Amino acid sequence: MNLTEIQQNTFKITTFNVNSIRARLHILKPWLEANRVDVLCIQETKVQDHEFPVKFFAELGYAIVFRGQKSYNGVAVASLHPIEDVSFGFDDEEHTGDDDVRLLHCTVNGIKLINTYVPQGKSIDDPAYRYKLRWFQRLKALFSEILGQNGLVFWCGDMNVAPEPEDVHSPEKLADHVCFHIDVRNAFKDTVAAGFEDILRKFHPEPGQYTFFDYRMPGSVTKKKGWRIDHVLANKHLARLAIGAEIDLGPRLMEKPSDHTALTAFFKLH
DNA sequence: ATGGTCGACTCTCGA
Repeated sequence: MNLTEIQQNTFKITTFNVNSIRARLHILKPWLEANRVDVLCIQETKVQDHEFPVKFFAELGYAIVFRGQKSYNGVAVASLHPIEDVSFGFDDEEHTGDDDVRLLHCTVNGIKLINTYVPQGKSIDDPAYRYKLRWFQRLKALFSEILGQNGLVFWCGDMNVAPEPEDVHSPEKLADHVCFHIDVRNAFKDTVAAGFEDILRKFHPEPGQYTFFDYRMPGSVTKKKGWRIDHVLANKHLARLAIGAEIDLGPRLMEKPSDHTALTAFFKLH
């Protein structure tokens, strides 16, 4: 199937960690005009709600929901279709305000969408890493409720986990990194096993499918020193309708780039 | 070799 065929009559959902939404409008504008994806899931908006660029999305024809805070974290979903049943964070006993700016749950066109910015974890001996591992268990509990139903479920975002050795540029060197350590890989995979399929891997089994290139590594993109830490996943009912997935390096190559790329899943809904 | 560069916001943190 060629790209033109894929782009016609398909439902497109993209995940993109912007690393400050206000600093990326020069990227989002041409990208949304060119791609017109149905849903854009955004992480690291780094903006308080009263300062969120609502008008920017309205002018592009997108509905928008969001929750953020100053400097850190923040999630948003933009959509060409109405966004329904919006909620933030976990509804569990461990609930904190931090969850609310990391997890956005909503429904678009009958598809349940979960957009997550998973805690990074700092270092494997830091309490933040334990918190990260716990976060995946809490997600699993959330999914056990949702996935018991018969509908379409999509989970995407910056998971801060490269699940397999082929998902990082230097697996031996990165064994103790919080985004590749064996415990976090297992925690992520355990949550995925609750009932999700990795849509990028379904169509791209080859190595080197990186979604993130560190600013601090000079020439990381051209040297292919990346990580696959952003993911698009679907439950079995929705995965059956998937027809492709693509990483767009464009946003990583533009002036004042984000350190993440835009990752899109394509579906033929009917 | 244990760096490097961003963004927000304060002189530092988080990634």
